[in-house]
Amino acid sequence: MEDRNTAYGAKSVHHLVDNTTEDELSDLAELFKVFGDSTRIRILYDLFSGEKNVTEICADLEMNQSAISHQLKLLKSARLIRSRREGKQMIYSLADDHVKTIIAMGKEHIEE
Amino acid sequence: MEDRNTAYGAKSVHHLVDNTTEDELSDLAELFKVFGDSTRIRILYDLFSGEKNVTEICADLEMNQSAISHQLKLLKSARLIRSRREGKQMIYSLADDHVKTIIAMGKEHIEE
DNA sequence: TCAACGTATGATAATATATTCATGTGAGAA
DNA sequence: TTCTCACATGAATATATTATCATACGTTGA
Repeated sequence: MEDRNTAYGAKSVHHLVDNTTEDELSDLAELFKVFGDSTRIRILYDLFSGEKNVTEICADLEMNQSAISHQLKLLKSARLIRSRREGKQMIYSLADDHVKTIIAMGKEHIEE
Repeated sequence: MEDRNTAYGAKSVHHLVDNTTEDELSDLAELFKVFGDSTRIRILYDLFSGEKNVTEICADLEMNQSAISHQLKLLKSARLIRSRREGKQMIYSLADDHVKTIIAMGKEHIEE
């Protein structure tokens, strides 16, 4: 990729000024994509009430374990949840408060 | 749909307590899905600097008009943007501040 | 060591989504 | 009117995504 003094510099015809911003927007889309699925949102919401293992999440959402694990993996790679092993179980929890905040903002938009 | 004193009442085995919440989560997923696409995020961001017509947006994003129009339609049906006609042109703008807030929250998560 | 439990993962099939192409529609100018 | 510009839209194609199935992995207890 080219550096900041080339076609994508501050004087670019594009209003999306530089690569950094473009990349950020791309990352943002990736992030919101993770929130943009019912199963994943339900998992996140399920974890609002505290950490849970995979089996519990499956029970709460009434979905099979494989589907849940696949989605947990996605959520984790987006750093929205954390996990730790406890014996045979994996305990999942929300990574930070951003998750709650972002969901709250979304709710506000919907509820107006 | 059933009322709150049936299988989905407060004592449900589900932790996602009632239908209302399930529906809300579903709506939330729908909303975030709209943010979860590079083209749409770039359109929104493009409108941060003020209202624009379709041709301007196409130029800014370097994308063809049909693709942009299709995405504008989606953004509008999610009530994230508004439009008004001005002669031959359609002028698009952000619907409200939630858009900026939600994107700002997403940014915060990414930047930590 | 082996069996069983809890979880992860690869492959597949079904479905959803985005872009393009062709064309249609509304508004103003000639 | 008719032409042209700005935009919208339906259909088709390409690509991405999700759930399921089968199976593999890691841990504990027998």
